Amino acid sequence: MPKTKGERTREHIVAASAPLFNRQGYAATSVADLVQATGLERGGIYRHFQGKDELAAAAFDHTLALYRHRVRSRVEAERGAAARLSAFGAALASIVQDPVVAGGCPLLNTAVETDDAPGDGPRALLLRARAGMQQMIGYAREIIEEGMAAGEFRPGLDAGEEAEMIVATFEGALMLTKLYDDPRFLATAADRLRRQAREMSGAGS
Amino acid sequence: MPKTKGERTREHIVAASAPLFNRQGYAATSVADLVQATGLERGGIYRHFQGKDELAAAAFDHTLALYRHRVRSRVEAERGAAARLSAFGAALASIVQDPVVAGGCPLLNTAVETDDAPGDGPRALLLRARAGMQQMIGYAREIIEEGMAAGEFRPGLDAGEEAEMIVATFEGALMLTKLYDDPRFLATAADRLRRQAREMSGAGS
Amino acid sequence: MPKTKGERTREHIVAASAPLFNRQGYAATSVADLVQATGLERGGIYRHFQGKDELAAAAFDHTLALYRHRVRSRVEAERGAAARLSAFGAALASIVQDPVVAGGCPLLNTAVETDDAPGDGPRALLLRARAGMQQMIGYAREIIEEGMAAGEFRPGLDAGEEAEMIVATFEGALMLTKLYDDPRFLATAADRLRRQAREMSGAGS
Amino acid sequence: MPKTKGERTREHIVAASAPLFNRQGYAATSVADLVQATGLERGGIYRHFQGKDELAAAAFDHTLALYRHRVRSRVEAERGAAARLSAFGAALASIVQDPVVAGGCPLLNTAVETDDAPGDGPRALLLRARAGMQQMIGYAREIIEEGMAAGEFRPGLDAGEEAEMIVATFEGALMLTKLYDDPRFLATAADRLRRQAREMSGAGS
DNA sequence: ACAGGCGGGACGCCCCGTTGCT
DNA sequence: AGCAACGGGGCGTCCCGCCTGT
Repeated sequence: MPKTKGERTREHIVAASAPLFNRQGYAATSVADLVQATGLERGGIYRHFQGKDELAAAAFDHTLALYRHRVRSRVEAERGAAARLSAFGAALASIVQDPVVAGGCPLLNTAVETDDAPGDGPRALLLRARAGMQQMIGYAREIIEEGMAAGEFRPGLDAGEEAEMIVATFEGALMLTKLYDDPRFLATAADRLRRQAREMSGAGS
Repeated sequence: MPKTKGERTREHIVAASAPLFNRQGYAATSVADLVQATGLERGGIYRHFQGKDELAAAAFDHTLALYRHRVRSRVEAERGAAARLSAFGAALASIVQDPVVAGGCPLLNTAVETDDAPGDGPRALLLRARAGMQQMIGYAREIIEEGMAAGEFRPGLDAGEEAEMIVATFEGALMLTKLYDDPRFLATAADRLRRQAREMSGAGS
Repeated sequence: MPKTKGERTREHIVAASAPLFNRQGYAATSVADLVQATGLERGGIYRHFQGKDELAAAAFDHTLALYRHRVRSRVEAERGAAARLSAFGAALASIVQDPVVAGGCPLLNTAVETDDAPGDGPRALLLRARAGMQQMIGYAREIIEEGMAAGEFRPGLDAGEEAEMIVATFEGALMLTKLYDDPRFLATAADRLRRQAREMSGAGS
Repeated sequence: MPKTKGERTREHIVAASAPLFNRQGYAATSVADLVQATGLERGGIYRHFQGKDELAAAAFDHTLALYRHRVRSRVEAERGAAARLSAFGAALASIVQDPVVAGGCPLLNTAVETDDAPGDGPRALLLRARAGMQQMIGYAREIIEEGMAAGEFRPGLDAGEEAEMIVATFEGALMLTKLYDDPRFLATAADRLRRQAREMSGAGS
């Protein structure tokens, strides 16, 4: 059963909107911008989405899905917890030089924009960002836990806390990288995670 | 020499505006919000500032100065590099529970909002954020370098890189703390910095 | 050879649409109006006409043909140029009180709507209105010329100019009649034409 | 007391809108057209007018006032009823070649568009057109009545009816002129009115 | 011939940042 | 310094004409 025309149009709108929302933020992206980016007119857009809120949520989901796929595919190409954890960091670092969607990490962008914003639209995005971040941290934790279960990582690590701090460091490094337009910060974070993964393995032997 | 009435009004406007800009962001704060927060009328505000851009810049400077003072005063109350570095982290962690200005770290907020925004106002804020971040990282680097010079920290540390990653982790942890409205992340980051400072001292001996 | 079902449906659509277009104008008549008036659905209409333009043209032709038949049949019932010219005026005057198609004279309506309108649809209607008006004026001119040829009207009349001014007066009177919703103006025009026809006959003798 | 900025802007909007409404009609003129014609944005226009209806009414009044001034000034330059009546016709004929506002006679255009249109906006325009037409016919009647009172025109004329038919003929001639883009019809109408005025004077002697 | 989906685009409300007047 | 007026422009609703699947 092929996709209907409407479904394809809807996906086109989402794909074209995602970079705008991710770069400029929810509030700063006007539906006039979306009109230009999609090639459709207002009526064409509003047929597929109830309003900017709904479209922003779909665009966020789209960006996050691509982002997640980037990370998962790189991690799953590796064997061994240390290699996988390194790949996790390398994948996060890659999204500035080789972005899945322009504008960097949607979790960072959305969290900072919506944490103090009023209204239903921002609130819905905040909840999505929470869930997405949960997955991201949880994925890192799983890698560490599997490494511990396999005896590759030394026992006694607080996998959850390690995962949280790894993600925090990468998000902060991404912020610095974008602030200075200098990829050095993300590269350093990735290097350090590689070293840390080695330490988590080797220190026990 | 006493301040003129005009100067005091200007400072009042800045102080009242700063939390709004820091919480809601530059674009999302309307001059109607500022009217309400200051108690003045539009004309009163525009007498002191050419426009929203100029006021936003002044508010950013104000917030950053308070923030810097918070960090410096806590660090300078301590003796010894490890204690000072721990105090640096504790100071950063304190700004959520005991904020200098509502809304968290102005560097994070401003960097994320303005990194992809067009226009002169956002651009001016971005430059200010870069300079402010430079100072923040530089301050951490100085603490580490002084610790190395004093023989308290082991030699061979890359003080600049350490400083960058410390700041990155705290900014990321601040983001998580705001995303989940849970201070745990910042507390963890502060704990780990304390441990790291100890390792930088003792590990060599 | 009987008409096919499709032909009869097409004629039904035209007949039902004609009053709408003639009353409301080309642009102001929506397809939804036509759906309601015909009892058919959108798809049913579009099977018989490529688009609104084509249907509007057919409706114009339909209205004009009925209009022309009204005039011709009344004129041809009379003998003598004066009587025929009077009948011509009376026929024009009759279309408000006893309309062939609701909305008055399609030539007036269409000419005024389309004379400054852009686009292919309006343009096509304008050309049709020109041709229809040509016939109308030409018909009046023929009556006068035949009266002159028969010696009933005095020689030397500029039949073309007379015809043009007669038609102009009736169209203007029709406009006034519709503006004020008062048939007086058309009645006056018809009276005067009757008198004028008498003068054209008798004044020369 | 000088005009305020707002008053001047309002007049600018009206002056720029009037030709659009007069040429294209009320319904066919979009506020996007008005945005382009005025150089203002939607918000700027809607500050000065409650809606398109109100602006259309103001534009109609503007066009009609210019039109009336054209006729009055030409008539009042003449002495004697015959000369004035001729000038009245010449003024009406002039508005195609030397238009006061593009699009021809607002009374004709408005009457034809609004006579069968639903809604409050068209209705308000219709009422304005009625009042304007009343004035136009009344003005012609006054010229004739003054000619009779002065003994210049033969007594016994039905001034009201003469005025109505004169105006009807000119409106019809204007329609033909625009339909064929040929000024001949209006020129003929003006010629004939000149001759008629002479007959009304001389016939009695 | 139907039914409804599709994309176009006009409209007007509302609030924004700014600029005169007092 | 107060206050209203100004022009900019975002947003969402509505309905339009058309097309597609059956």
